[in-house]
Amino acid sequence: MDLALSDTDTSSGFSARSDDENSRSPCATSPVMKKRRGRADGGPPVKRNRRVKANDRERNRMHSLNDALEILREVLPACPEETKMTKIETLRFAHNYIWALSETLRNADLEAERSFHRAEAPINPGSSSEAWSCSSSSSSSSSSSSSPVYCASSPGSPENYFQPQDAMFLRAFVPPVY
DNA sequence: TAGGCCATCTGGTCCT
DNA sequence: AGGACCAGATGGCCTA
Repeated sequence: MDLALSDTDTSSGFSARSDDENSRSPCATSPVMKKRRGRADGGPPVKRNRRVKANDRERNRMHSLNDALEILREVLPACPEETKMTKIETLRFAHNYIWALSETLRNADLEAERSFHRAEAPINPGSSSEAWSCSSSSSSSSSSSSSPVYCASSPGSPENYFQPQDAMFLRAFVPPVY
């Protein structure tokens, strides 16, 4: 236990520590000082010790959160660029991806149903797998439930989570890779 | 240089 | 009492 407690210097005033976490966090490229707040003396030793342990737990908690986010990134369709999705992009994209997959399933069901009745009714051309087709703007009308990945305007659709300014916006046009 | 993203610290709150 | 969770604050890094 207390693996990071060795860095109790964390608590010692303004010395921003960090060899430890900076080395493990990909973003922190150099071991520079992180911010420090609160009493410089750290307060009463007992409280201080508790704080240090709480900090350590919080750090681990955030690390595990980031790990989960990383696993999520790996599950999502690969993107051509090597740029790493930001956290918010990852979440939005995941939301869209799930939405699009369920839309694909729904369309497949509809298609199956149509082909079942095909003997009696004329064929209705087009219409399948539109969830992944990103025709520029008309797509909002393609399905009743809502719009494809990038489309704006439809209740319950991902547009609330998916902002065009995100780099993810472009990735949403890429069909899923299995 | 401003803005975005991120890691960390911190104190508060809730739960066991 | 102590841990988990959360949100605010702070400062570093990177890019346009």
